[in-house]
Amino acid sequence: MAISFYNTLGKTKEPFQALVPGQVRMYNCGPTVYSYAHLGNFASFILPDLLRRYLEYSGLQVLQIMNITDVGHLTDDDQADARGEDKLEKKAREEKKNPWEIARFYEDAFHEDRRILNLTPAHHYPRATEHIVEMIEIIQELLSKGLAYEAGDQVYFEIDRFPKYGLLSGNPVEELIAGKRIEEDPQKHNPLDFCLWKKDPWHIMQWDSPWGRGFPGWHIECSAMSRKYLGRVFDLHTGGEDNIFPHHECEIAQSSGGDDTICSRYWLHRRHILVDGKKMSKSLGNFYTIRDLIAKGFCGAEIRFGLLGAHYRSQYNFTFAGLGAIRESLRRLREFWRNMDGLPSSREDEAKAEVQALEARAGAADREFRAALDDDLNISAGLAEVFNFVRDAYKLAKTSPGGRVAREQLLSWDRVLGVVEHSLKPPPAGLGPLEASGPPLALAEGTLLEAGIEEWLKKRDQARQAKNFKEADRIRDLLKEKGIVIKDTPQGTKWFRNP
RNA sequence: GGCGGCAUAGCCAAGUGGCUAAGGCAACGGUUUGCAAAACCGUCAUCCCCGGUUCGAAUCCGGGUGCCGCCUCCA
Repeated sequence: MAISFYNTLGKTKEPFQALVPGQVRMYNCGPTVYSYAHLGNFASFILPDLLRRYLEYSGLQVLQIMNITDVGHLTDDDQADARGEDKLEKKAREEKKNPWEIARFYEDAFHEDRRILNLTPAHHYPRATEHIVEMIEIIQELLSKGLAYEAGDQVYFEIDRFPKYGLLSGNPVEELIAGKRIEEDPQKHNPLDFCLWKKDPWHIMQWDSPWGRGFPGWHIECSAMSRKYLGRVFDLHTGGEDNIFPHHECEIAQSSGGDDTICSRYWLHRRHILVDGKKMSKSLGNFYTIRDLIAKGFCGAEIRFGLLGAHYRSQYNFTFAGLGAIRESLRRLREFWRNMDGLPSSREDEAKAEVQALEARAGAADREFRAALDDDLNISAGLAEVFNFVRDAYKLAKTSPGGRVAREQLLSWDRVLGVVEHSLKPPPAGLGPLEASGPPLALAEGTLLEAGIEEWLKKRDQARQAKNFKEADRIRDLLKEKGIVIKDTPQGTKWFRNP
């Protein structure tokens, strides 16, 4: 079965072939660290996470690089030009810190949120500010090849030297020029030429360069870092759909180095999400950070499942009602996990037929699961197979050996989904104030038993034996008030911190 | 103005020419349970509208209507 992805470059679904068979090199546009990353940011970061997990599930090796943009893009960038105020500078002024402190603080926050959402860590998170030298090298190369020129206080890329400009976004160059959005700039050879370096000795973050002290243009960092860690041509590049133009268009142009080579063979873009049916944006102020949702009582696994369960090319409409439905469906998987563990024990040889039936069903379901994900990460179809398996496994598994097979299959899929185990684990340590607000996370069975609960259960059991159900129900209600939910099963009474 | 996406049950959502239109949430009836919980069985859509192509269309083509995105900082 071939894996295929929808390639923005070409606007069609294409079979995926790694340049080096079995080894995938992937670059992801990461966060700009001048504030807490919001739900939309993580929607786009979960795309590379799913890609990484699924490619590895398919037996491929993945080298993943996600950049950290810690040099301020400008608040008022105009057609890839360098104007306006630096975002980090603005934030630094607001918080009365220097921009480096701001960047490190929000970079740390990004990693905390990333862990809450159980995103697989990339192999490197290179920072833009630590690759200024590499950026300067590329600009020099472009200048020496006549693909860039110095004019006034800026170095520009000359887009007339790159015929493929506009290929990724589908924007005809003439149309872009005809648009009124480009301000006339007599310094430029072509209105679409974009900034590679800006001389500005007053800028708050500045570096030496052959063109004077200043700062880099806002596309060059990705060219520099992808080339350094992945080489001139690599396999996958991801980002939000807003990156298509101008960011990735410019990146392709400047990375080409004078020939027609396009730095990444596949470009995958995450469609923007909506919140309550409206565009989520900072200017509208209707955005949620991960922290906001945690504070409202949702856990990382639920948020993750919501973002993951929506296909990356569809417009996911985030609502709290929807997240509630996600919570319930995740509960079903979690219950399955628990119920398969609580089956009556049996010897392996006695349960041979049951085990074989489950293995057969699991094998078939996994083939369907893979077929679905192979098709441009069709997660909805993949999840349908997971739930179909859950339903059938409930019918087939009667004893512990069968339950073990069912759990193993769910666990296997969870390597891709990353939600079941994650929702059973207590929150990771070291998260500061976030730790306190991570419900509903289950207690691992058999651990963290609070003093008294076992006694109450014993008491309730005695009451039930004596058919004193009034007393038994009273104890159940009492525990429920404390957030402990009880289930009577043929294997005895079980309790959970959350259902 | 240029480029692009979407419209499937109460809600979310897969399916792009042909088996009974996946799956999840919610709801309802039943089995089970001391009662619950969980589980199980069952019920719940002909696919925005009009026209066309075809033996056959949710799926292709044309025309409507509605919603949304990019082209400007934004994932």
